[in-house]
Parts: sequence; C-alpha cells; structure tokens
Amino acid sequence: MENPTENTPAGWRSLPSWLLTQTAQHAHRLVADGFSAVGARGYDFRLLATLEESGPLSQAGLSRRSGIHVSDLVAAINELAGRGLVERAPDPSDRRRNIISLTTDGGRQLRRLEQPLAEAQDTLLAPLSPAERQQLTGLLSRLLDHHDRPSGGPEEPRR
Amino acid sequence: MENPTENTPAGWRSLPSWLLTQTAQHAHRLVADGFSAVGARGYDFRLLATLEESGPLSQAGLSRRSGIHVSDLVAAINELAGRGLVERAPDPSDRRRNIISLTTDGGRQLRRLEQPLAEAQDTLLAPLSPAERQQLTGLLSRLLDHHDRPSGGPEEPRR
DNA sequence: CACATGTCAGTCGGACTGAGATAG
DNA sequence: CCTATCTCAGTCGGACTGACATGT
Repeated sequence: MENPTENTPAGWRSLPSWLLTQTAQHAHRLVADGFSAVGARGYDFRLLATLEESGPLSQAGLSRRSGIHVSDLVAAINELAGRGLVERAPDPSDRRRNIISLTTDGGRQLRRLEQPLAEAQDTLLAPLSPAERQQLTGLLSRLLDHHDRPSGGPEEPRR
Repeated sequence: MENPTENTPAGWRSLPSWLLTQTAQHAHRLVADGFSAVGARGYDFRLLATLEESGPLSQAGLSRRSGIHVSDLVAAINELAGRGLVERAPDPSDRRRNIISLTTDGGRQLRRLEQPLAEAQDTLLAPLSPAERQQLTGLLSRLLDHHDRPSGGPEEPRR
C-alpha cells in the first residue's frame, strides 16, 4: 500500500460508483492476501469451488459457471493440473472437449482456502453489525441480479 | 461482454467480497462507457475534478488527493496536457516540483464528464429506491472509512 | 456448411514496485 | 547526507478480443 488516499477532497468521493470500486478493491486485496498465504492465486478458488459444486465440466461449461473467460482457462487449468489439483481428460463422446475434474488433492486445497476466505469476509465487514451486513449483501445482490440478467434477452419474457 | 456469468452455481456467489467485486465491475464499466463516449479515459475525471476542487497542485499533492499513484501521473498528465486540459509549470519556489493546474478547456471537459457520470450512477442503482440507495452508500462509506483510515498509524491514538 | 470447443497471442486499464535523476 | 519530488521502465492480476484449428 503506497497510496492510502490520505485525504481525498470531496464530491466524487461519495459517488456510489466510487464507493463500490474502492470497497471492492479492499475486498479483493483482503481475499487475495488470504489466499496467497495458502499458496493460491485469484482464479484457483473459483475454479476449484465450481468443480466441486458442479462436478466435472468441459472448459466451456466451467467458463460459464465460474465466470472466468474461456481464454484464461487454458493457463489456469494448466497450472492447477500441474499441481495435481484438477485433471484434464478428453471427452470420449465429444472429441472437441476436455473434461476437467477435481482431484482429491484439489478438494483438500479447496478446504484450505475456505478459512482465509471467511476471515476476509469478516475483516471486510468488521464495522457492520450482523443486520447491516445482511442489508448490504441484500442490496448488492439486487444490483447484481439487475445487471447480470437483463438477460433472457433484451426483451423481457413478457408474462 | 463475452461472459455474462450465465448461471453461476452457488456458495461463493453470495459472499460479500464477490458481490462487491462484481457490482464494482458493473459500476466501472458503466462509468467507463459513459466517459469514453465523451472522449475521456479512467483517470481523466479524477484528475480534473481534483484540480478543480483543490486548485493547482504539485504532482505529489495531486497523487495524495486523487488517489492516483505518482508513477501513473506522468503519463496521465502528459496526455491531459497534450490536449490542453491541464498545464504543467515548474514551481519557482521549489524547483523539484511541477505545478499542475486546470485550464479553462479542462474545466469545460470536466463539465462534459459530469453528466455521463451522473447517468452511470443512476443506471447502476436503477433497481433501488432512494432510501435504499442511501442505505447502500451509507454502508459502503462506513466500510471505506474503516479500511482507508486504520490510519494515523497502526496504533490507535490511545485516549 | 455453420457451429462449438479449445488454444494462443495479444490488448487494456488500474494499481503497484524499484531505480534513478534532480533539487532542497 | 538525507529526503521529497518527479520520471521511467517494468510487473501483476483480471477481464477481454481476435484469429485459428479441430471436431460435430
């Protein structure tokens, strides 16, 4: 931290977009720090957790469910596979596909990531009461819902 | 948008850190899109707005107040100065310093940025009622306060 | 053929690090 | 000598784009 934003003047400091991006930056740092202490980097958790929740997936499916861009999966999976945390196997029924699955080591690593993650949440929300924490996540969820799925298509399903 | 996070499974999807980083990403995109339509990029607004609010500043001062890293100011100011939106002049009283000041063109550009910025806020918060918007900014402000200034030092001023 | 999948190389903006020059 | 300021070059992780090969 070289740049503690010592004393920022005003105005734009209270804009929702600013507050969001700044707090998100703190959140990201807390999580990344927690993870790096256990030897994991960014995508690792999302990938491992997605595999555990959804079972073996093609890379395309993994991308959809994890929100990680397909092009970034190549490197990320290479790395995880190199550490024996996931396995890449060709799909016999569709030879375009790789099936990615979690190894038992990968499961263990996932367990190891859960604690620092939870701690990061707590540090992040430290100044808020339980009720306020729920307010916050509720409001954020609604924003995310709104912006993630204007989906189904630009037209509402109409009744 | 290549990656609409079609259907993400669960679990980590409801973590505060995830909600924050995701909504922040939407916020960032909305703002950046709004700005780029007026020919501005990221740092521009923060720099111009800071200069207007605080008056002419050294680059070090500008960094402190804008939260932009000193090393990034060189390029950013070069760009703005090249477009005549700010002026860089040596400080006669301290020859290490450059004094950066807003030009009238810079002021005009700032005016032009304010509208897309306001629109982005509104799009961002669209699903929330006025009361809820205030709840959200209130909660986020408290988080930001907490994490920005554990400052004064790691030790509390103690009484 | 169109389309889905996976790979590769590269871009982009934001935040950051480290080294150096210059001035006080 | 020590420090503040500024410049420059480079790193990093996350998200994204475009092109392409291969397979259905």
